[in-house]
Amino acid sequence: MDHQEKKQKRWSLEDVRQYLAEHGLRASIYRLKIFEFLINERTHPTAEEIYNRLKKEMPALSPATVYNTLRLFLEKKIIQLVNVEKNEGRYDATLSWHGHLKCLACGRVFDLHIETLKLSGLEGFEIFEKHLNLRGLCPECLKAKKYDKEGKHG
Amino acid sequence: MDHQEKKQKRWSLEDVRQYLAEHGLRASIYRLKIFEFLINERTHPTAEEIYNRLKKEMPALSPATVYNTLRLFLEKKIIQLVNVEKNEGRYDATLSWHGHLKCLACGRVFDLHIETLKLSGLEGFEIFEKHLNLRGLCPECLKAKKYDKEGKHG
DNA sequence: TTATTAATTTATAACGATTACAATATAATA
DNA sequence: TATTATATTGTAATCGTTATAAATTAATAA
Repeated sequence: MDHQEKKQKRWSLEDVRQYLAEHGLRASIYRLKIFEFLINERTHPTAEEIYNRLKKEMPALSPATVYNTLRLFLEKKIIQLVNVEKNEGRYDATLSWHGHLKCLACGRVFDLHIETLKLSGLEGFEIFEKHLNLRGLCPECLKAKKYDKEGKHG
Repeated sequence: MDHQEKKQKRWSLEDVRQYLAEHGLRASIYRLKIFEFLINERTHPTAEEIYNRLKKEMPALSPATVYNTLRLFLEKKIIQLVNVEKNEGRYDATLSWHGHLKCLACGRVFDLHIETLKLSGLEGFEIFEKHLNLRGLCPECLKAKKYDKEGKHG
């Protein structure tokens, strides 16, 4: 089984409620739903994608709330920013060490298992975050020849 | 000697002119100077930093030219985008495989030597670009205690 | 050299993602 | 229930960047 397809336990809203509480956050319905979407769907959505998805079931939701909530989650360090495309913030609630690969044809962002990473020359530095971002084509799009490599640079 | 201090050959303007020509680019003075700045100074500057630096010797330079030229260099794949901070494009004319570390106190971006990187689960994917971005503190700022770790998230 | 054409640069407007702000609504506490 | 704090909203503002059209400069042809 490919790691991308690996099943992870699905979080219930109650799980999310507890997790937010543990991090000192009150669990409003928007916070619950936004975090639940991130942790269960794992599609690394943009703020806009989260907004479009959640307003279907909660029409009163405002884009500002999505942005505010994501910023709050980042500050509390319960989600991470995925910076694999310029001017396109994506968000990931899985904090374990892994990389990201964006398919330049379909736009999807895949999780990536990192076997080993060895750096040198970092004596005296302190590291808070490590991000490994790849860009290329997923097998589907590669087969469908959906992309012209000589096209625009992201 | 630390890798950050390693000396690289300095490019003359004539070197740059030839390099641009090899990549099908006419060598205007702005293109020469922008590329020369990137390749010789290796500070991974933003467009604004390039503009501020070069307008000192070339007062007619416009920000639009800097943006246009950087975009052109990216399209021709003679520079790479360094995406270590959201909403802050930085540029690097060194294309050999290396990582970047941004010091969150002084804002400088350091080059990083990568000994090994082993990934798995990429069967069927095609990879165009790999980016390794770290965030933390450089030795100088660490010693000077210039940063409050509980501060804002980038 | 001059005329013509193409490429580059400029100033400015427009853009898209995000943040700031002030007003309103909701929730917690007294 | 009254009071206070927190969360959410709609909208304006901001920031980095891109688009556009005019002006400048360079290359080529006459």
